[in-house]
Order: sequence, then C-alpha cells, then structure tokens
Amino acid sequence: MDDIFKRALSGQSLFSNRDALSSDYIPVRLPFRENQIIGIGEILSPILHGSRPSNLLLYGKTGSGKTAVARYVLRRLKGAAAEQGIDVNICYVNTRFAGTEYRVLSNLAEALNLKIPFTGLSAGEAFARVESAVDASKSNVVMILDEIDFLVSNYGDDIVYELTRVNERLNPSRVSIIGISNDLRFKELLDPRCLSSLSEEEMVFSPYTANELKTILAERAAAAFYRGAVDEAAIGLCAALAGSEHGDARRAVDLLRVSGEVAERETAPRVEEKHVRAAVQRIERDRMVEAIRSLPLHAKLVLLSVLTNGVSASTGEIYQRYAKQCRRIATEPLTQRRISGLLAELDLLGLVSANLVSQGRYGRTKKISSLTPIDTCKEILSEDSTLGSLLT
DNA sequence: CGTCCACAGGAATGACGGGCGG
DNA sequence: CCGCCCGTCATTCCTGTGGACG
Repeated sequence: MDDIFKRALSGQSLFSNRDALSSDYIPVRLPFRENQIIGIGEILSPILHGSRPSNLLLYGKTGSGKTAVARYVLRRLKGAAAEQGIDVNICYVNTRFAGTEYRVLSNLAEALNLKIPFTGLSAGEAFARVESAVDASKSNVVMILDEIDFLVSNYGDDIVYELTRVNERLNPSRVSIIGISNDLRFKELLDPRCLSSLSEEEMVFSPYTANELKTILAERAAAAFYRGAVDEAAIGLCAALAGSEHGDARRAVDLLRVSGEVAERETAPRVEEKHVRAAVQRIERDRMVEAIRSLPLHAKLVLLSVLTNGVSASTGEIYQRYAKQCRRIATEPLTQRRISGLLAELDLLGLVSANLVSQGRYGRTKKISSLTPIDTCKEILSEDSTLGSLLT
C-alpha cells in the first residue's frame, strides 16, 4: 500500500489529469464539429439580444459529439450573455438516466435550484412547479433533453409538448428546448403538433471516422497523460476499435482511460497496445459483472437456469428449470409471462441471447442461450447468499 | 391449404412502499 | 393521521403468429 502511495507521490503516475478522460468532461476544443458549433451558436444567438431562439433537435449516433457540442456552446453562450448582463439558465437532463417522466421534471427543477421531492407529487404538480420556477427566474432558460427518444418512446410526448407551450404563458421568462436523439427515426414517434414546435431547427451529427477519432484521442491524451506516457500505436488502436463500431468517441475515450489504468496498475512506464487489448476485456467484464450484480433475485434465478441448460433452450424449458430452482430455495416462482419479460431484459443487457424461432407444428418460442462465460457468471451469482445452495 | 402448437408480447389491473399537503 | 398520488414489480387476460403437419 505504501508503495502505491509513494509511486503516486513521486510522479510515477501516468495520468496528469485523469478527469480529461471522464465522461462529462467538455474539452476546450471539439475538432471536426466546427460547423455544428457555429450552427448552434447562430441558432441560439437571439438570446443575446433578448428574443427567444428556435427550439432545436440534434440527431446522431452515440458518441458523435452531440452532447458535448451542445454543452460547449451553451457554456460559451452563458459567458457571452453574462457580459451583456443577460441571465441564462441551462438545464441539462439525460432522460434515460433520469428514467421516468417524473424524474426528468425533478431534474429540471433541480437545475433551476428548486427542490422537488423525489416521489410523492403528481406529474402535473411537478410540471407546474417547474413552470413557476422558470417564471420566477425571469431569465432565458435553455433545457437540454438528452436521449429524448427514450423519454418519448416510453412515456409519450406530453412533457415535450407542454414544455414547448410554456412560452405562451410566461413573461418575461423564455424557454427553449434542445432535444438530443440517438435514434434517427425519432421524428416518427412524435405527434406532428409537437414535432413542428420542437424541430424548428435540426442538425445531424455524422459519426466520426477512425482518423478523426485518432485526432480527438491524441488531443485528449495530451491533456490527460504526462508527456510520452502513451504510445502512439495505443491511441491508434483505441481509435480503430471504437471506429470499427460506428465512430463512438465516448467509447474511444473510455477505452483510453481504462487502458491507462491498466498500464498504471502494472506500473508500466507507458500505455501500449497490449494495455488497450487488456482494457477491452476489462470493460466487457466489468459491464457484465455490474449487470449481473444489480439483477433482482428472480432475474438471477432465470440467468442461472439459462446457464445450467447447456447450449440453448426454449422459454418453456427455462421456465421449468427456473421453477424447480425456486422450489429448492423455497421461493414462490413468478408466472411464465413475467419470466418471458425477464428473459427479454437479460437479452437487452447482453447477458443472454434470445432468438425467436418458429418450429411450425411445434409452436413458436425463443431459443435462449448464454452469452457469458459460465464460470465468471456463477462466481458472481454465488455472491448472492440466497443462491448459494444452487451452485454447489 | 387450413390447423394448431407454444409461445410472444400488449393492456389492464393490483399490491406495495414511499411521500405529499392539509 | 388521512386521502391521494407516485413508480415498480408482478399477475391476469388477451390477441397474434410462422410454419410443419395432416
């Protein structure tokens, strides 16, 4: 332990500023997004002479810089407005992290320095409070609704619609909305009345190319690591791995950070390609471990049933097995309908693969097979004391 | 060419633990 | 303390369906 601290103190650490690789870091420069930055700046600039800017919709796949660009421009705008004595409030909410309609509202309220109990109010009441907070602020409020496609596809467009209409009732406060969507077909989900007011302006973010990723990573690396602490080949590999997916910059940056941590832990003098490869494994494993750990009991039981069932099995077979496991630990099994739902969730988490197959005369079912290494999986499941006796 | 299997997956509903304002 | 509303998880009931079998 002393050694670790000593090394950290004596400057053996590879990171000079690890935060530069964290997910909510907004870099000083956003290469390859100049056009979007200027475009959004122009769209929002009416704020500076006291009128309401158009609402705006940003499209693009994950890690294409939408969020970073939006936050970057708003930060600059806020600064410029402050010089003019204009008050700008920025509310950023990631609707998927927020989870529910209600929590989106509560996050918006929080950004306006309004405390809303995390449960207990009706959605209407919560909305009214947000609105009155906006009113009371007597300022320009810009709301960024990140991953807005999640909100709309799960909870409908009521909130979005109401938010776009708030301006009709408020004076002098003004609300403008920046919606950010990962789903390019998002517009189809939206009611036309809502669409026209939300997407007064639109902007598409195309994925970064592998070369662009490389430049971006090099800049981040320069900010985050000491000089010479990262091999250029390692950066190239990070970029290539993330680029082969769809140019996801967030993934690339995460990968680089974890690579750095791996290298640091083995006290390597610099980050090399092998550390990147190890990082890929670690990220995947961590994701899996975390996913399994946070599973509720019955989902774990279902997962266990899938694991112990050889290559692949139908929903019905899994259910039989699951019910048996339940009896062994004296737990009331859930219904098959529910298990079907849990299997779908496990599929979504990537812990299990479920494929719909039709066997004609012999019905239609999902063929379920495990995607996770059985041993690691059991190891994590065995942390749950209620499952202990099932794992021998 | 229709039947009918073995489920998928939507909708409505309810139990539960929690917090609200009065 | 009450009546109300919340989100979450689960149940019940339901309609839908691809294709081998007859």
